[in-house]
Amino acid sequence: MLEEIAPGLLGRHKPEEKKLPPLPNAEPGKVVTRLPPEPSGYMHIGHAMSGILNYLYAKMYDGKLWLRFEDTNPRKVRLEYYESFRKGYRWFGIEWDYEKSNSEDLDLYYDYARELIRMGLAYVCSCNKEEMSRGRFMMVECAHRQQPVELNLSLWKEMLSGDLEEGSAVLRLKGDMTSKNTAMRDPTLFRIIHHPHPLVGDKYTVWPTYDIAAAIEDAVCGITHVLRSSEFALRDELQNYIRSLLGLRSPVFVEYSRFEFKGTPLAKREIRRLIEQGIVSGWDDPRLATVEGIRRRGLLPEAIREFTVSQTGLTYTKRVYAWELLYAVNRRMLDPVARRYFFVPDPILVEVEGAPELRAELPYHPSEPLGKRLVQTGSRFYVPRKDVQKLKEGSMLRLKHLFNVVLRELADDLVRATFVSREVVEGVPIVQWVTEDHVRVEVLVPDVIYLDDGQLNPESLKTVHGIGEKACAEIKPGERVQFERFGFCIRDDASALSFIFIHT
RNA sequence: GCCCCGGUGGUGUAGCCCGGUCAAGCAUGCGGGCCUUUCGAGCCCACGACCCGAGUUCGAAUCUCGGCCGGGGCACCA
Repeated sequence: MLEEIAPGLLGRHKPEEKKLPPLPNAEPGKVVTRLPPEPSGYMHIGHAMSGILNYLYAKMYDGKLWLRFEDTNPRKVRLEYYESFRKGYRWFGIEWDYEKSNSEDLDLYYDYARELIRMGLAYVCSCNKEEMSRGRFMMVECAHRQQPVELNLSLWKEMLSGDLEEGSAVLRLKGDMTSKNTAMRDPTLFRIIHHPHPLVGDKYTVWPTYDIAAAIEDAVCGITHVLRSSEFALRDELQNYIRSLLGLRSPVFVEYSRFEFKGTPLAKREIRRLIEQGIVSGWDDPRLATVEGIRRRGLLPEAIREFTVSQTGLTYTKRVYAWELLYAVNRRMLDPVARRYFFVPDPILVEVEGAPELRAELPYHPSEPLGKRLVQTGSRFYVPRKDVQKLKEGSMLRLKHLFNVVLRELADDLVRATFVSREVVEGVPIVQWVTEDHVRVEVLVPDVIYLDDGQLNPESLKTVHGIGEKACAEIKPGERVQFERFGFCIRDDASALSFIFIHT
């Protein structure tokens, strides 16, 4: 997979695993980690980086990796997202050993629930939401907590029957209503949801909450190390407690802070809003940090991997990454494999008097053996207007790989020049050029969506129109190239010659 | 409001657990130079940080306390 996308890169950038700090209590061959996506939205770079960490640690310790869909809220989960995550993980070169969905295990959860009720550790509560949250806030138990086991068992049965309305009853854990950790204050374990699930349909109406499902699954899957972001920190105590009641083993938790990329939203709701408002085109908009977005944007999965390992610590501080840090890694990987092409933005015609007609051989790369193309030249060339505007009449200019000319006449639409010499003359500015045999090219230039002050960036997506040498037409969709003196770009669309600017 | 957790150059990190070897390493960025038939790459040089205060100590980025700032949590979401 990776070899296909970025041939030759793997060998050169192997040491990534070595740079990860050691995992606590990790025994080689016995480590089991997991990818726990909720299939309720498109995968983004945060899922990816977390997945990379889990994958690399499993690999580093010669362990195993689970892909486990946390799909216990049928109202949020949608079928298309399962595959979106599988595809996304694969794109990053993450291979997992086992796969399951929590929704497969409802009967198992029910068994454990009955067990908890029997032991007098859980009760059916029919308080409404406000009462429950008030009770939690005030640290007071409600009357249902004192119900006898027999009653709880029959109420639980009633819940499972499917006859109860949503919100009328939940199963709660007897935790500690006076705990400082609010998650411990008799949390809800199961609730009633009358909504079809994309995988199991209408079979179940009683669904576990995150904590009970994760507590059981992490144990059942034999997870030894949970690497996750810190918003779950308060759940550790709860999940461990549940497992201790059930006689299950708990994993080691390694938590790190959440992060974001500067000026780029990651939250599902926010992205959805931007799409609805027409500010971005969709989930694959190149300005977004969704997997589809960064793929279109031309960022290499290998670069994200290396970035994750090298620029990411297991820190607790909130991080705001500058995109430049990622670009630097990406550029380093792209530079040796990206062919160079001539693209002239905002072109101006140059007529060169006395120009020799040449069949020029232009190398696709200044130092790597990436081949060359032949270009037949005459006396008419197009060069970037901006480069010519910097010059005065009488100054010299070199058409890269061809010859030097001297500018005679600078008009708005035409530059008249005269051929001077073939050999390189030091100090003469060099520009890229295209002949009359060229193709129209447009380049989308993405930038951050939000400015530093939080306002929308009015120039978050610019379009640069220009012309490219004929060979540009052969660039395959998804291929990354460098337009010389312009920047690295990726061919976006199969039908038009449309590119997306990656970085300089 | 309450409860957790953090604060190292512009940015991301290493170091902090086990105080000295840290007048703080790396990457990126910015500035300058070299090289290069790209404003890319490469090479070299330079710039730039331990949130504040008190305490412990011969000695604190590292330990303690207080403050300030930031993040997270307080769901029948995950």
